[in-house]
Amino acid sequence: MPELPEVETTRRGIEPHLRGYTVTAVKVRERRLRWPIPDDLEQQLTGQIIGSITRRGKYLLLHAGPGIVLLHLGMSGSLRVLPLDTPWQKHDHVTLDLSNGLSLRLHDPRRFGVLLWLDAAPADHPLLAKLGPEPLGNHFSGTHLYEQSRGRRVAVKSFIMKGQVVVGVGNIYASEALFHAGIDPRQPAGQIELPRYECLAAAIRTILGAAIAQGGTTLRDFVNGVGEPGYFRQQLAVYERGGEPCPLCDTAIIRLKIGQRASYYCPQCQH
DNA sequence: ACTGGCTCCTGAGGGC
DNA sequence: TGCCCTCAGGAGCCAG
Repeated sequence: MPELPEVETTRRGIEPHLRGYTVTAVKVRERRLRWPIPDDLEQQLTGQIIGSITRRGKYLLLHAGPGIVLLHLGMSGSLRVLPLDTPWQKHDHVTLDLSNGLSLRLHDPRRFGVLLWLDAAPADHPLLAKLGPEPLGNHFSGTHLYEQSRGRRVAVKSFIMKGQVVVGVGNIYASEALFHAGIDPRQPAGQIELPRYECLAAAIRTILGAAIAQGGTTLRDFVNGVGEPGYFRQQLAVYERGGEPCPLCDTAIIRLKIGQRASYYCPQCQH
């Protein structure tokens, strides 16, 4: 479900309610996520003070005393700050009770999410070590995309969705960014030249930034840390608009599968 | 080293 | 109403 804007929206929503407070209890109802929640989570985390909450790609890192809670929301996960002792809902899996009378709850129907306890440097963790640059940071550029793509035949849409290339670009924003850059999502990544990658990098930054400013995109069930949806959906130009007119030229938007994922583009505007 | 395909899981929606 | 199919904001893992 969530891509970078939704994860960042969640981070911003929950941090003020967590930072500086102590974890008074850890309650786990379901350990079977993508990988099992570690057996010692309760012991490690209880009594720790939450420090900052940071984000790396689509991962959230809750800094808690000597360790870090590593979270990923998968396709259907969400985090909510709730009053203490709010009844469990279906697919609520974990609750962290806090010293301020609130609790943080993880909800994830499909259970593709991740919750791990890290006690070493997070940059060394296998899930984080090979990630590419942050799209809104200083190390991401058209040059980076150009250099990474030389010799590669994979479709450019699949290419920009790879976390080793650039983090945080998921299925919605990949289609949107390619539309704004005027690039056909099926183009082999290695055949695109530098000026077009400069344009694409700029489009990725613009789209992700605008989506964050709108609190992310809610298609079905995304809510931020305090239960509100995101409002970027109405600004999506092509995603889930197969058959509708292109906002630039009125040509019907095409839907097709690229790398098993639904993709949308305008055959007139994107080449 | 790259590539495409499969996989985990639940729920919603459409066709018959 | 029920059954079967497809599809869904991710991404690790595996052969070839």
